[in-house]
This record gives sequence, C-alpha cells and structure tokens, in this order.
Amino acid sequence: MLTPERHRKIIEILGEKSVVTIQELVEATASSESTIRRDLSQLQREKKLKRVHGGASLTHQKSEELSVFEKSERNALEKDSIAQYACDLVETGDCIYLDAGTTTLKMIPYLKNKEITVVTNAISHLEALSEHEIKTYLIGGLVKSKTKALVGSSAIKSLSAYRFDKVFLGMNGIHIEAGYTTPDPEEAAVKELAISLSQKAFILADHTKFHETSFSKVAELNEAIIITDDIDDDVIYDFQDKTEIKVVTS
Amino acid sequence: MLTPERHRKIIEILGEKSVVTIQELVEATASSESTIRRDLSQLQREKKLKRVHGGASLTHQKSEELSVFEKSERNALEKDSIAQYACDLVETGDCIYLDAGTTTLKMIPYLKNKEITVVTNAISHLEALSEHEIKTYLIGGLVKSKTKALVGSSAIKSLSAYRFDKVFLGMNGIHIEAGYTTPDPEEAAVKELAISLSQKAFILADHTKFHETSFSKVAELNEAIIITDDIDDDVIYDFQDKTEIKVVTS
DNA sequence: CATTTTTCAATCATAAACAACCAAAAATAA
DNA sequence: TTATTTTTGGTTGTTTATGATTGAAAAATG
Repeated sequence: MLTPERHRKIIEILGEKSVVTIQELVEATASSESTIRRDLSQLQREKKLKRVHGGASLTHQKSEELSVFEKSERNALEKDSIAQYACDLVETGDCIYLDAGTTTLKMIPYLKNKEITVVTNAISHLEALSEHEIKTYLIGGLVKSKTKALVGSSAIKSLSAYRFDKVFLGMNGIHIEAGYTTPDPEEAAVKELAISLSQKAFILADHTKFHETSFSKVAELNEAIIITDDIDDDVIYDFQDKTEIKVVTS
Repeated sequence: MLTPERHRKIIEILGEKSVVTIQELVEATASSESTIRRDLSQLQREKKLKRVHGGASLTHQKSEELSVFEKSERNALEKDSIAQYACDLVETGDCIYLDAGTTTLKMIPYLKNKEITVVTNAISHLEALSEHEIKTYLIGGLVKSKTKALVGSSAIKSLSAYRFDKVFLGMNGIHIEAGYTTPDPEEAAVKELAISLSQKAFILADHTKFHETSFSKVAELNEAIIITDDIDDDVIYDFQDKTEIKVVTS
C-alpha cells in the first residue's frame, strides 16, 4: 500500500470515527505499527490530526479549507462516544433504521461485521454503509436537496413497508413539555413514523439539545430512550421520570 | 505503445484510482519500469500528477481531476449528443424516469429550467439533479453496492407507485432476436417495469451496443424507441422494421 | 505507591524503489 | 539504402521505506 493511499485512509477513518487506535489502522492498512506511527507523526506535522497515546484523534481546529474527509464538526468526540454506545445495543440479525444526521453517520463503522440489515432515509450515509459492507435498503421519496434526506408522502409510504428491531434518530430539541422536536416538518413526520414502526427507539443527542425546542414535534419523551453524553445531574433529574436516559461518559 | 497513448492511459487510470503503483502501470501499458518512471517524471513536471515512492498520486486539484475524469469515458462526445437529443423530447410539466447510467447522467444539465419531475433509481445522479435544481424522487430499494443503483422487490414495489410521460434508459445490448438486454437481472427487472409504466420509452445507446446481447432480457425491440449516434445504414436497415430509431448526427 | 502492561521513540538490517548510465532498438532524416 | 536522433529496457550503485527489536516512558492495575 502506497504512502498517500495510507494517509488518505487514515484521515478518512478519522473523519468517520473521530478517534482511532494504532491497532485498528494496522489492520485497516495491512502495514506495521512502525509505519503507522511514522504516518501519524507526519500527519500530525501537517496538522491533519493529533496523536494521542494509543492512536490518533482529529484536531478540533476551526479550519477554513479542509477537504471533505478532514472536516470536523461540533462536539465530534462526544457524538462519537454516543454513536459507539448506541452500536453496542445492536445485536446480530437486527433490522435497524438509521436516521439522517452526523451522529447516526458515526455509528456506521461500529456496525461492521454485525450481520444486520439497515434501512435509512439518508443518502449521505450510503457511502459509509457500502464501504463497511452493510446490507442497506434506502426508502423512496422526494429528495430534499439541502440535506439529501428522503421525505414526503412517498417516503412515508415507502417506510411503512418495514418493521424494525431498533431505530436510531438524531434530534434537535429535547424538552420536558414539548417532547422531541426538529426543524423540518417533513423530516419530523418520517422520524415519527420510524419510531412507531420499531420495537425500541433511541434518540442520539449530545448535551446541547436538552431544554431546546424546535419547530416540529416528533414524539413524546417516553416514546424513545435518550442516549447522550455528560450532562448535569439536575438535567438528568428533570428528565428521568419522563423517559429513560443512557449517559455515555467519554 | 506510443508515448502520448501511454501518458493518456496513466492519467486515466489515476483518475479512477487516485493512486497507482509503477508495477500496475507496467502491466497496463506493457512497457518497462524505466519507461514508466520517465513518464511519471515528465507528467509530474507538467503538474498532471505527483510522484510518490512506489508510484504516483493525483495532484489535489479538483478541477483538473474532473476534466480528466470526463475525458476518460469512452465515446463521451457521442453520448453527450444522444443525451442532448433526448432532452429535446422532454416537455415542460413532464414526469420522467431516468435510469442509472452514464448517458442518462449526461441528460441532466440539459433538463435544467424545464420544470419537470424526475424519478430515478440512480443514487449517482442525485448530485447533478440537485445541482440543477430539478425536483427529484428516488425510488426505494436495496442499494446495490457496486453500481449504487436501487434494485430488488422493494424497488419494484416502490417504482410501481409512479406513472411516467417518458422514460429514458441505458442499455447494454440491442439485438434483432434478443431484444434489449443488460447484464444484471435485478436491474433488468427495474428497467422492464419502468418501460411498462410509461407512455413512451426511449433507449439511449451509442452504436457499439447494436448486435450485442447481454445476460438479462429487458424488453422486445418495439417496446421502446432507440436514440443513437452515427451508425451504418445497413444497421438501420436491419432494425427499422422492428422499432423506431432516432439517429443523432454529431 | 509499587508493579505490571501497554505504548512509545530510536535504531538497525533488509528489501524495495530510485536515478543515472549505457547499449540496443526504433523512428526519423538524409 | 545509410546516418542520426530518439526512445526504450536493462544494469548499476544509491537512496528510501519498511518492519522488527530494544530500552524508555506512559498508562493501567492492584
């Protein structure tokens, strides 16, 4: 494997997972520890990543011109922990629904080799799903040009042909009275239906989403389990009698 | 193999793979290591690529990357003429189905500002469709990881919810007895249904597809109108009593 | 806090890739 | 045709990348 090929792969994996061990990279590139260490040192000099004990992490610098894979987003590390936790809930043979969104995207690397079936409305997730050889169904529908998600009545109809063991959704607002909310009514309708088609529904949301409300209501709090990162104890106290909350400590 | 021919091939391979080893190029061009090294040095001086230890890698210039990619396609100009002609058949308000494939992809720029609705099974077309602000519905279905097309029973079911004014399909084989054929049975089933759901069906195929057959039958010749480029008169004579043929002169 | 385990940087031998050179072959010109 | 130039492929010694090893440093464990 050639050097630039390896470097690209490293950056790409980091874009998906935010953190990666040297061991994982050794396997992914079929090269030795020494080589990976050298690669990481070089990429760190180029400010493409940050070395950490045992592996590497993406730099959370606000950057002007970062290429596709290099773009980091807000709370990337927290979202990665949440995604990883969510994937531990997925069992072999499950049929799951993956909603559009950055956090659900980060689940995909951890779903590899689980022998599951994924249904999604997120066109942006297809590349990663295909790369990790996960059997994927896309629902039909109107392509929302901005977010590249599928919405509308045909999406609703297409989605309702499936039933899920688990569904994983991103969410913009989690509020005691307003419940789960999201900006776009059409996406809200898809999320709402996905929840009702599943045995268990999980909301993946970092701490910034609590006490927020957005335009369109998706569901009541008790209709899904929340997976989140470090939040204040009083926030947990506020919500704990409304629904179940899994807190991931990163 | 002549020098410019070799250089073109190197750039073409690089356009597909982003990185390439010297050994691969030696095999692809049937020339020696020394020659390839000289080629790479020269192409590097021309800023067409970047040499790396063991081979070569793309320069990170997106624009050039794209132009190279376009050039690399076989019969690109003919396909573009065919695509342009096909788009002249589309009228304001039409609902059309666009099949996966390079020729149908080339239709998209010419569809801009026609105020039409497009339904497609080609995930690869979405970017161009969105870029040209065309209202697009994607059918649902299993994501075929290699070609990024939607297939399977759920795709069939999803597609059958629509009716079309016109459908435009690529095709691998056009043969007097075998009719229209394509390699993949699952894609063939989708194409077949699309034809039956339309008022008028058009096959977009350059001259190399005539008298060829592939594995899976899609339809009889008379079920669609063929749009093609310069072909021999005797080919037209062979086919003209079977179906209508539009010949685009480029 | 001491011990154990893991990860690290530095070094080294090896195998691969390299540039430079040369002679043969091919293309071009006379 | 022959002479000249260009291109090619093999050979040379040199450079580079790689993977294994080692002792040091850092985490993890008890």
